[in-house]
Amino acid sequence: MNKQPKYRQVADVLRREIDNGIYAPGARLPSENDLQQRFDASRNTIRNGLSLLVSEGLITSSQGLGYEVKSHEVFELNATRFENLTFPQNGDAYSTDVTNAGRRPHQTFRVEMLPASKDVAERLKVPAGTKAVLRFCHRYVDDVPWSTQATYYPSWLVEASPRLAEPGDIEEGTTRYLASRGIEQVGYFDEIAARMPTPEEARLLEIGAGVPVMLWTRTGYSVDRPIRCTITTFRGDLNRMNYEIGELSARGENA
Amino acid sequence: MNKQPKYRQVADVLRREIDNGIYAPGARLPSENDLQQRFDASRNTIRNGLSLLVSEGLITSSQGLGYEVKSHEVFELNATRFENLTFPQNGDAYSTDVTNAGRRPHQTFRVEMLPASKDVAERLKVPAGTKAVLRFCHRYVDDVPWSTQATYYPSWLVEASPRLAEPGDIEEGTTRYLASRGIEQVGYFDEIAARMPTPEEARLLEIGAGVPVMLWTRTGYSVDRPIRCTITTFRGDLNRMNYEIGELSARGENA
DNA sequence: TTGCTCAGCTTGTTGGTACAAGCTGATAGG
DNA sequence: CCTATCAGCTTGTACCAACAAGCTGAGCAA
Repeated sequence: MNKQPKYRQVADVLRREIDNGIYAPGARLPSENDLQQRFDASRNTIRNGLSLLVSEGLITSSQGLGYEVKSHEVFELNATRFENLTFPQNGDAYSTDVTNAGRRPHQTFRVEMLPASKDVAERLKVPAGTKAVLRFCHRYVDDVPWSTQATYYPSWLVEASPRLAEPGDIEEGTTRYLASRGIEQVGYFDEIAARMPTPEEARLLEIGAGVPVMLWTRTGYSVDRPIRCTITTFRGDLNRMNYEIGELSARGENA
Repeated sequence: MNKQPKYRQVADVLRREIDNGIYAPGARLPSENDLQQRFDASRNTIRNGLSLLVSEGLITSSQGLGYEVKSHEVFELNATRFENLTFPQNGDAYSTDVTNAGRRPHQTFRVEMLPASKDVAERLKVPAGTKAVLRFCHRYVDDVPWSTQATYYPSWLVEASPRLAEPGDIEEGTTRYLASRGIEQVGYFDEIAARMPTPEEARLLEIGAGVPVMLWTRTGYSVDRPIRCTITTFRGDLNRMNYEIGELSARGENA
């Protein structure tokens, strides 16, 4: 006898019905009250089952509205083209990609100087606590928060390239600006991790329960040392990262 | 007045105490009963707060034992070196990496033939439902489930390379075997996504609540068409993926 | 010493109640 | 006609109670 707790049975039944399309993406689930009668269970038990599905990222709940099946459209982000080594364009790639997808980009921007955290200092190969310039970007697509991007530059680099520390945008892109100052990025090292959002991240990206974030850390190198460290935080449900390696003429292009 | 619900206050206080090291990784939290008295709240309210932290991936709970602060050691997986185009080694890379990290690798393996799912068929550029060979690998590190890897080969390729469909291991590695049959992988396209595990994935990887999975889809290409599609599923809390792009002689190597 | 049982701790499950808070559509009032 | 209010739906928060199930160590028995 495979006796599962009642709240798990509730979750299993509803999950299967969602998978089978009985409740399509965007559709509303029956109310807790209805489900109580259907499954002959208390409201707490039903809520336990539903909260399981919420934490799986399958449904969302909103007070006064009910439970809704999530629909997932993902945004493809090309990490190798995002910042082409031969044609650096930096932040522009985001606006271009989003516009090409028929969506409306929007971003806020700020610059500050602060001591580098341990993680950042390690990657920039400077002592922990050393001052670094942070250029921070909060990005939206169609007014939905999409990602945050924090780029740190070591102080030795800022002395040689003062515009990095100025609050304004850098028209030609930072990578190109640095190249014009004789500092060329010749390679980068990417790290990708996934975890549940901190409350701070959940707030900035307006993430509900059951949605992980992806952390994309890119450390850029000149010929002799690291010159920047960019940490991008995405909503995991709305983004997918792509890398193109080697010869891919056989792939063609999607739409 | 910033009035937060009591269960959130509980979670916030405990989260801060965990961040500050008052409860170190691996340490046990006070019991629900103790916390009831400390916060003057009912057991359900305490449980709500704790379950928030569980779904954030900060702590785990086990019946009879209590709540424990999670410790996170991550395993670095080098995606560019994992399968070097010039020195293909395929599955061996995993065993080598794990052994080098001083851990003990272990894997189970199976081969089957089945109709390709829509996602796989799209990537292999064959009609959906076409037969494909699946080589499936379930990997452990120190007897802890670590990842599952499913590689699909299109049937036209299997006809030219029959050993792909045989259940046994391919000693020299599949990429090298294919090269010996005149089919060379000259490039690949990687897609990385993160989401909460399905119950099936949670079972295979023994994932508790609050831990996302990373999905790594690698499509390999010969000069004129896709030759394979590998879908790897990781525990998000134990793995980090790395890409090395361009010239990185300045990076050196960690330890 | 060794091995077993069990009391007493822990969290897990399920039931109940009550009120707060958010949303929507009907309806009364201008 | 337009607008404001409110009844009646939804989920959110908070409490209580009881028993099930898993783990550990004390202490008894061989």
